Amino acid sequence: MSKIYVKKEKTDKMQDLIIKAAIKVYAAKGMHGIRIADIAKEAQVSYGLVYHYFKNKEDVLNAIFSKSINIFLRAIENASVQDKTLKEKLGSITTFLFNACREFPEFMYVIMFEVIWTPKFLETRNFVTFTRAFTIFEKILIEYQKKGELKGDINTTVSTYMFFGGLEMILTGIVLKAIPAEKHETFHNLSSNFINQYINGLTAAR
Amino acid sequence: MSKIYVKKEKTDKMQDLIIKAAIKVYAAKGMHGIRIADIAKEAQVSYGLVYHYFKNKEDVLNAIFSKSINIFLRAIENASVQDKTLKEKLGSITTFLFNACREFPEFMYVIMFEVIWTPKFLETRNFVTFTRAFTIFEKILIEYQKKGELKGDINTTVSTYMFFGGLEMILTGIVLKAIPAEKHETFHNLSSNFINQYINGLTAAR
DNA sequence: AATTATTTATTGACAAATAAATCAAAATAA
DNA sequence: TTATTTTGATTTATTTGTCAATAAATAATT
Repeated sequence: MSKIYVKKEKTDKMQDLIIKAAIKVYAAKGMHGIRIADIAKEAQVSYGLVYHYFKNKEDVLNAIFSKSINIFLRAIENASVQDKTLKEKLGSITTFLFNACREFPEFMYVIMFEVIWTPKFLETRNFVTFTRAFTIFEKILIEYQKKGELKGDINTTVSTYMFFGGLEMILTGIVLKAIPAEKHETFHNLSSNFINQYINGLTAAR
Repeated sequence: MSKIYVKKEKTDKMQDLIIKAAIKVYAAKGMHGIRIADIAKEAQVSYGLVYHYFKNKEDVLNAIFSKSINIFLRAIENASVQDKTLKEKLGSITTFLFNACREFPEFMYVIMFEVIWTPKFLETRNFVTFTRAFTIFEKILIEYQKKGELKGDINTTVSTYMFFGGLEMILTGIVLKAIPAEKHETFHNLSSNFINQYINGLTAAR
């Protein structure tokens, strides 16, 4: 292991530490209220150190965005490869996001509330990365539509937006405790309720 | 017309002027970037005048929120009274929001991106007002579920969140031009695609 | 109806507050 | 010994909120 490699590893580690803290602050105060001082405090690190690892505040925000998107993308890409049936594919995406929501609520909060549709975010190249998730998802639908498993008159774009929009709103409701879901069982139920309603609106009656 | 009434009318007019400008700025810069100086400029009014009509910045933001929510609520409450069938009710809510999106994009932008789920917003009593929309909607579903028009195993809470989440995401896509919808016809199609998929996922097969 | 007084609206410069970014010095690691 | 990391006080920048001065509108007085 070269010195340069070790150094990079250390740098990555610190950046990750700071980003994680930043995400917590972000979740608590939102895009508008986030302050470098808070991030430093949350990370138990001095104010100046944040500027050692990031050029400026903008740079920290971008890092938050990138990290969030990548996790999100990977889940969808995996699902599109591994599973066989449509229900399996959509089910595994749903399950992944439901679980993430339970295990890393602050993290999901940032993705859902802030990353997806903030104007700041949309300005950047990141938007392209994000819409990739939509495109991957829509491709799955189109594929199964060709196979005749979806009604022919389904507008796959509308369906794609309905999937992510609906899912986002439910997860949001859970994170905010507007939808009660403490128990593991409840979680599982909500997840399957969602996927059932979504699918049965898509698949042709037999 | 009493003097006091005229004065109030003038005050209301100015407040509305400023709020409208604030909404434009909000749509352009988001919650984080909004500045009193920008609002004053957009309203073509001096900096200090904003403070004559509003106590502080907070007060301006709250006014934006209230105005947005009320329009939103009225649409849903109206639909729940006027229309007969489930499809009619859901259809008129959908149509209203689609039209609003076309006619007052900045306004809808604020509702969709900022008002609904920003932490600032959630702290306030406004959240109660907003979830009222969800409750009214869910009552419609429950009513028709009792009549036997919905499958018995439908979770109406999940369905409610799916409705608003899906709709929000599609409208967002349109506003951001990720979904192309210049023509009136396209708009109408998207709207009916949405409602069809949503309903057919809800109603029992006959 | 004209004049004066009083209230209200409007302005923009300025002070106060807040937060970002810098930087020289200290601590630590190589 | 040298390079890198870490610190936090200081500086710089930005933005809120205040305020005294002016303009306009309304009311009172002659």
